Amino acid sequence: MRIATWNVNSIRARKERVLDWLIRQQLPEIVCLQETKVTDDAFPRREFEDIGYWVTVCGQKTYNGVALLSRSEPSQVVDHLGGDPEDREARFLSAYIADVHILCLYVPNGQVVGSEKFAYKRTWLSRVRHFLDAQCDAGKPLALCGDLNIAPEARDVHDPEEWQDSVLFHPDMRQAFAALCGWGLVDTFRLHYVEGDLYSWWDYRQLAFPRNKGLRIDHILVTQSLAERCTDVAIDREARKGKGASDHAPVIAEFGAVPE
DNA sequence: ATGGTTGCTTAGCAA
Repeated sequence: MRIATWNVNSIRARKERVLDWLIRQQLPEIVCLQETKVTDDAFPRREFEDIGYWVTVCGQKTYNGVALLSRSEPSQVVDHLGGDPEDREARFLSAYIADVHILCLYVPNGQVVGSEKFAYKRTWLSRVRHFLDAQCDAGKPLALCGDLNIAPEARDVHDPEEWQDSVLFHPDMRQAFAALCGWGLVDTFRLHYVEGDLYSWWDYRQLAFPRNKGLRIDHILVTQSLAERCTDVAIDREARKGKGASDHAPVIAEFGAVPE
């Protein structure tokens, strides 16, 4: 079983690229998408259904938006995080696919440290932790995937000094990431790589990608029972190349069969 | 050097 996550930066602008990638990857079982930037009625669901996916969406006009593609039918779909009835931003999906509880997250960027958006990011992340505590079972297979907009460690940032005051690498956010891990999640990427210079996002500007000035902010975090089955993880830099790419690369993790 | 790029929507915001 493979689980992928990809901030596509508009599903309508990226549709052909995403379809090509899914086919080239031979249709991963579960795919979490972020920043779809489209209302549910305008999501190009047919194209993904045609290649064999169930399509679950939680979108809004212009901003945000998440989607879950799955090779089998999802159940118990939840499309809001809870904890704030006023909050209508489309950033969250929870569902069960086969035996796995999947969470697809688009964590707020936070814009500038100290801003209102930064406070929202902090609150939103604490609501995620509450959702885990109240609605999830750390003893069962669960994968929390998405653009978490946090680089957890210095080795996840091309220039930690330059980024130390940014919302993506701020100590409070790294602490919030640690709080998610403290609930019982493991960063699958770090099961397979210890080195730095491996990133999932590069700014569109200033030739950041060819210079590899990136950050690792897209993650697949799993509970212990899945971590034990995680045989491989990859960030597909190829998908970031060329004209018409998202500013994020997809991350894909592979899991072996359930042990007898 | 305070820039630059992309997408949505149409001049300004968000990332």
